[in-house]
Amino acid sequence: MPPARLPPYPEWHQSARHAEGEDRIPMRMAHLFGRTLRDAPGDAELPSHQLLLRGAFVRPLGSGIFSLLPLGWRVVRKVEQIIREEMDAIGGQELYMPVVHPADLWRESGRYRDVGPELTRFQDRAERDMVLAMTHEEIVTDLARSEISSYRQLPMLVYHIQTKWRDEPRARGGLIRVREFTMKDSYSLDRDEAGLGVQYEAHWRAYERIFRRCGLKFVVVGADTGMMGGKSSHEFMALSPHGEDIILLCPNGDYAANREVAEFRRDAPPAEDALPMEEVETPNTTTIEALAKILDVPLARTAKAVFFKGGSGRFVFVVIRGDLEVNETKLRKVTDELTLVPATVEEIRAVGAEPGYGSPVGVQDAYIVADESVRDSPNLVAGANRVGYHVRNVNLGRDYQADIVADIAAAADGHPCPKCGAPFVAERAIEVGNIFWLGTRFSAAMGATYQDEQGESHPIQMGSYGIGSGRAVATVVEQHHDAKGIAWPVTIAPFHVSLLALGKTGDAETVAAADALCADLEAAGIEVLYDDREERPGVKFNDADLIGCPVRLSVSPRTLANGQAELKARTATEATFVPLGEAVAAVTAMLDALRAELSGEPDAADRAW
RNA sequence: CGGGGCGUGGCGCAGUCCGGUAGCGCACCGGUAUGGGGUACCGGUGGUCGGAGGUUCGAAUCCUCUCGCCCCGACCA
Repeated sequence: MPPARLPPYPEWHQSARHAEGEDRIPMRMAHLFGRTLRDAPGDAELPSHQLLLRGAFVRPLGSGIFSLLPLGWRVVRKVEQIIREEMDAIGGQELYMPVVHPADLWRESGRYRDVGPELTRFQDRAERDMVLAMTHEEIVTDLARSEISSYRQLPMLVYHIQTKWRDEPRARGGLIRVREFTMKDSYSLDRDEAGLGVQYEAHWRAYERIFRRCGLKFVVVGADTGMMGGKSSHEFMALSPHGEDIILLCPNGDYAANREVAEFRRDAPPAEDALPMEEVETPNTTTIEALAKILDVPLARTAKAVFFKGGSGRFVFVVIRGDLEVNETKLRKVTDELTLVPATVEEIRAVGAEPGYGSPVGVQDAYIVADESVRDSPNLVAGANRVGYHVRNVNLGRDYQADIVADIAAAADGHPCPKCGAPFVAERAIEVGNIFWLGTRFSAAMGATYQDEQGESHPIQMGSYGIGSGRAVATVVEQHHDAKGIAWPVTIAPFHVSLLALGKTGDAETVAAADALCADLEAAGIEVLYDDREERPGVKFNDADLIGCPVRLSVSPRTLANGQAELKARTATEATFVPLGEAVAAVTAMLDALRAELSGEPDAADRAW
C-alpha cells in the first residue's frame, strides 16, 4: 500500500538500504543491479563481449542493440567525461541535436540518395519523410547557416555526445560493431582552409590525449573518406587481434595507412621488348596460381582479370598483375562508382570474356581499368577468353587499351613503404576515432556561408570528428584483460576500489572494519564497490577480478588479527598488507600512481608511429 | 543479400536421427557444516521446449510457414 503522504524529514531520508547512521548508501555488491555470470552466453566470441556480459556491464536487447547496466554506464560516462574535458580544452562547445531528422535536410546534402539502407528512413503520421540520425553534419550545417553570418564569429567548434543509429548490414563483435551507439561528434567551422587545418590538428592532438587517458594503445593512419566525402581523413586505430580493419605500418615510422587506401612502392621490372602474342593451351587452369604453375612463370608475369558490375550499370573490367589483389575502395574511387559487386558469369560472357580465362584483349562494352602494375610490366600471360587457353606476351597499349590506368592494388604485409621502401608490417586494429577534413562538402551544398571583410559570401570550411564511446570501452577491454577478467585503467574504471569483507558471514568485527573502511574511502573521494555478500572468499575474489576495479582492498578476521587490511592492484601478482589506519592513504597512493601513467601526455612506451 | 549454425527455466547444455508427455550443471530459495581463490551435503522454486499451422491416439522430436540470434562473406563515418 503506497503511503498517503511522506513522513516528516529526516525519517524519509532513511530507507531500508541505509545502514544505521549512514547518510549515503554505499554501492554494495548484494544490491548491484545485474549479476555476474560464470559462463558467457554461447554466442559471445570476442573477449570484450564475453567479459562485458559476464561482468554485468551490458545486456543484449537485439542484434547490435545493447542495454548498459549500471557498471557499464559508469564506464561509458567516464570515457565521455574525458572526451568532454579534452574537447572543451580545444574550445569545444557542447550542444544537443535531434536524433530524428526531416528527410529534406538529407536531400539537400545529397546523402538521402547516396547513402544506402544503413540510413533508416520512415514516415511520420503526416507521411512526412524522416530519417534516423547516423551522424549530424546536415543538422550542424543547417544550424550554422542560420547562426553564422560573419567572419567575426569564426572559428567555431561545437560537439555533442549522443545516440546514433546505423542499420549495419551485419552487427558483430559484441560492442565493437553495433547499430545503436553513442558517439561524440564534433564539427569545426572556419573561414578558410588554414583555420580548418588548425582545428584538424587540434583534434588530432586532443584525440591522442583522450585515448592515452583511456589507456589505449593506438596508431593514427590515413583513411578513406567514404560516405563523408571531403578531402582528408585520419583514423585512430587501436591495435587488437580482433580488429576488423587491417592497417599497414612502415617499420621506420614513415607511413601508416588503412589497407583501404594504403599505397606502396612499385619497383618497375626491367624493360623488355614486346614480344608477339602467342596462344598456349592451359586445360583446367582457372586460377592464377594454377596458371603460374603450369607455365612455370612467376605470379608477377601474369595478368589477372577481375570483373565487377558498377552501381551505374557499367561493366568494370579490371586488369591487375597476378601477384596483386584488387583494392575495391581504390577501385570505387577511380571509377566513380558508389557500389561495385562481383559480376555474374552471364554478365562476364556478355562482354566477350570467359571466367577463369579472362583477358582484356577483344572485350567490348566494358570499362577497362588497368592497375599501374600491368602498364609497367611487359609480356604478361593473360587469358584467351576461351576455355582452356591463355595468351603469352600481352601488352597494354599494343594489344588493348585501358579506359583508366591507376593504382587499384591492395597493399599487403611485406610490400614496400612508399616513402622509404622498408617492408610493411600489417596489423589488425579497431577504429576508435576518426577526423574528417570535410571542406565545403556540406556547406556549399546547403548554403552555409559567411561574409568576409569585403562583404563577399563564402562557404564555411568544415571538419567533422567522431569517437564511438561504447566502442572505445569495448576496445579498452580487448587491450586490458586477462584470464580472470577485465583490468580497467583507473581513469575509466566503474569504481576505483573493490572492498571485500571476507571471513565468516556476519562476523561483527570484520563487518565493522569494512563498513568503516568503506566510509573512510568514500570520504576521501574514492569510489568503492563494497562486497558485503554472504559468499565464500573465492567467489568474491573471482567477481572482483572479473569486474576489474584497479584496486582491491580486503579485510578478514585473519588480517584484523594484525590490525591490517590486504591491498592489491588488479594487475599485480602479489598483495601487500597495510595497517587499517593507513589503508585509505595507501589506496590513495596506489590510485595516484596508476593515474600518473594515464595523464594523456606522450609516453616513452608509445610506439614511434 | 549469399553461405553456415543455433533457438529447450537467468546462464551453459543433453534430449530431436529411432514421436510416448522434459533432464543435467551453474545460478536462485530454505537448512546443516565450512569460512582466504567460484566449498560440501540435504531439501526446494522455476521451463511445455522461439511462434503459428499441420500430420498423429499422442509432437521438444516429423512436415510447412514464420520470427529471432550468432559466425563467414558482401557491406561499413
